[in-house]
Amino acid sequence: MLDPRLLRTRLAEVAAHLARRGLVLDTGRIESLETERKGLQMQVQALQGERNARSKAIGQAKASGADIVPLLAEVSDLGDRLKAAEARLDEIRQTADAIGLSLPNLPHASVPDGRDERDNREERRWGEPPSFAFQPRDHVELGSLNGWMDFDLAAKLAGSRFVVLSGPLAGLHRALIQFMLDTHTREHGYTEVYVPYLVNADSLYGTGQLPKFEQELFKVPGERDLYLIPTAEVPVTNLLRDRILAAGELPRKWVAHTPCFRSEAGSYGKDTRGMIRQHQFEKVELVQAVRPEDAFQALEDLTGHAETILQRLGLAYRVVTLCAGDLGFAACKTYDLEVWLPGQETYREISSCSSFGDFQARRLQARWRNPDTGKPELLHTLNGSGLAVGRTLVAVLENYQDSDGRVIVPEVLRPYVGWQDVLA
RNA sequence: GGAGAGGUGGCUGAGCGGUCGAAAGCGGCGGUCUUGAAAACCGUUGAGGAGCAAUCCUCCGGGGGUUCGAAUCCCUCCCUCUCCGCCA
Repeated sequence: MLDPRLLRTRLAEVAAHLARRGLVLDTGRIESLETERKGLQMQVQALQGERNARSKAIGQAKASGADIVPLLAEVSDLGDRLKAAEARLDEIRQTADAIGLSLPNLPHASVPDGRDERDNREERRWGEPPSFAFQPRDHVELGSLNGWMDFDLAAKLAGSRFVVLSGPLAGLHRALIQFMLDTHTREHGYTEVYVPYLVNADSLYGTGQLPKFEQELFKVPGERDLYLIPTAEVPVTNLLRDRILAAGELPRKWVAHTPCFRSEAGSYGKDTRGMIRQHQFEKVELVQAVRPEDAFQALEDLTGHAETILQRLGLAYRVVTLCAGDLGFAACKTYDLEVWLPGQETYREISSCSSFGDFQARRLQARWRNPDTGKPELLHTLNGSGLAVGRTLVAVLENYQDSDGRVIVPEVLRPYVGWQDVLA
């Protein structure tokens, strides 16, 4: 959520920033709502004040034994007037809140202009895409050739966009998770957390998935109405909800491995082959909560932590800054890491590292006590994949294949798979 | 699934329908004392909003109701805890 004060006092500026996302703000409507709100609120507060004063007087009169009947007559219609004014104010508030919740975050000044992924800015490349003396297979071929990956079987169990992994590949998948968690906890200072995979609506409002993106979630119907998490970002960031942290507790750095569930409602026909876009996938997620002044550096650090995994695995990748038009709803700045996939002969997203400013913190009421002011102030939150496990598995298969369709195990993973050098 | 208890400020925890944004303790901050620290003592300390300001308004799990007036009474929903049953 944007700072409501910004919307009131610097509406034109906000509109200009949002225009970079390709969003046209109806400033006239917002201004007239605001004018109406202000008038009504002052009216309501005046009536409330009058009610309080008169009620207090009645209490005092009663205590001193005076006759309160005439006093009661004076306030006879006050309640009704107040109730009517409150109802109108409530209506305006709801409309204004709905608009507020629907507005995305403002892009950071360092974010390039642009409409979609074609306008993203490449920052750097790491590693060389491997060259093969043969026609490299994609992960689907490699998986089925070895009998490790079965989409038909998964379709029987659950439908499209699921997979069954078996044997050494299932083991490698697990090894990747372990390797990522170990690296982030031992070397990058993150605390591992295990969290619920089902969350309530409040949590999804907090991180910005609701109310706008309900169609991308799997809802579990029942008396409780829970949702399967689309990313660990939701439960982990919500650890901060309605809390005031002491300055000494910052920065908080959490890492969590969870499955992620996405309906992929808007992507029919996109990436239908293989494991790239699934309804269920594993991800190791990095989440940080920092002081506002540290957020910019924290994004660089967090992105670096994700990059470390790719580097240790020896996978070529590039880093791109998302342009304003491609930015996610809650983010003010995002770096995507894209790994080289020989099967597609292209770089594909494997991690997305974002800074949210105080956008999520405001919805979450996630605060810290600033020792300089003594006041609770909003935190800044960040998160990034470190990494998407399914896509990392794809990358390892395709980059480490030989001409016979065998797969070499990257060295850093060997301790996790019984020291095999070839997957078998 | 059955029975019961409870949700109050950063935390613990009091609170007859009226002067209660709320006792007390802890914690925090400031001070006295001390070479310094601890202890002790004194003072101070909830959050959000409107307004240039004086000041005013809202908030005691959420929502609704009764009342001139609700933390306190009623309804409803949510959550937590304890015991019994079942169970990975």
